[in-house]
Amino acid sequence: MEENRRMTSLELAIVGLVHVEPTTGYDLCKLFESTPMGHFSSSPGAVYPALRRLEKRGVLAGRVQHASSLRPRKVYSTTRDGRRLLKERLTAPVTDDDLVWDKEDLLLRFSFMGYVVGAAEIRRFLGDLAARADARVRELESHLRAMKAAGTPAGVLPTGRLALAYGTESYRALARWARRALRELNH
Amino acid sequence: MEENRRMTSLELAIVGLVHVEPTTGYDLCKLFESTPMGHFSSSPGAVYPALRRLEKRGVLAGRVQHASSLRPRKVYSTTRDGRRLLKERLTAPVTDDDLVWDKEDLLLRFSFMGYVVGAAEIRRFLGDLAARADARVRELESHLRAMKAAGTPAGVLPTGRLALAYGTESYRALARWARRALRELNH
DNA sequence: AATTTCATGTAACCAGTTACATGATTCA
DNA sequence: TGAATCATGTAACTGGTTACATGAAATT
Repeated sequence: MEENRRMTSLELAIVGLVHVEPTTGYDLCKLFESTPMGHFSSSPGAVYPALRRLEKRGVLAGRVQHASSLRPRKVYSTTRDGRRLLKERLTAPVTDDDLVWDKEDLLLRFSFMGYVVGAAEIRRFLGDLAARADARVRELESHLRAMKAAGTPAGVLPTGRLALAYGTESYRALARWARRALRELNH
Repeated sequence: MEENRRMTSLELAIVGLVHVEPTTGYDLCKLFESTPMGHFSSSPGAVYPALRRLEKRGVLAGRVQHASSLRPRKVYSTTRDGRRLLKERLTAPVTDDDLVWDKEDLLLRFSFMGYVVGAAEIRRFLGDLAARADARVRELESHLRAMKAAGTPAGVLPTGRLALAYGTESYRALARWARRALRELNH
């Protein structure tokens, strides 16, 4: 009965944002629906329960402001454990599984790194990411070749192959971006 | 109490694959774990219940082969209703929401189009997609400008901004791919 | 006076994940 | 003979979605 469940993307987004600046559930919701960060979430129905979970696990601590007032706000901030957990999560190695199943999670991790880890760590992350993306491109290219060799039945347009070509392109774009980001961080 | 729940991505993937060629749950599972199509799914625990749902809704029909044998296979194929539903789903307009929240779903739809709809429909889809991707690029660029203007606190590396730049790039890549695919379909 | 915004939540539902169960058949 | 593969499933858990509830404060 270990309490080491991996944070969901939504939880990571929340912890990251709260770490950058202590916030309330309401403000998180607003932020999610008004910025591209909203990619990871939605609506009170997900955010408030997540905040509670994180508080219960000791990752966040909420303190009520204006308790006496009729409209109290609960401002969350990260605990020491929470900050440790966040750092751990951000510096976890880039795995192929992440790249294939959780690309967005990788980008989310990266987006918080500036506030949490040093430049060396960030460069390592980008380098790994680029290398793995290259490998993924090669993998998909071999699938593509197999598909081309197999051909499509007469009268069927090759949209399946083109969709796969998009996948390949998207990893190429990821690798390109990672290298450009590396250069930019090196000035 | 209408029975018009939108198919999930997994259900769409299954219906599409079964439409291309009648298949069993087991073969779908194998296919999902051995090809990039596996991006949409996983494991028996999701596939078999999905097959049952789709059969109950009249989208697929399963017939048992080797019923007398000790190892029967249940081969699913699409019903007429299923094929209509599939076509409807594939030709639904490309919305901004799809682009932002369900890019993979769009690509999945596209990948089956070759077997289901005509060239004109496919071209329209790609044209719409490219146009909307362009719009999304402009939108994210304006967020990027805002972020650059706001700047990052001293000592904080601009990973947030770089992550957003990746988002922008990925939509640019999508638009580029859509136009290239269009050209290719036009010979 | 009416509407919108602030602010926090709950409850039902639903689909995917993980892990397990079953047992025949083929292969080493 | 023992392991891997064929083939189909179930059950518990979990987290997100949708929709609703509440009510004060600010805006129009």
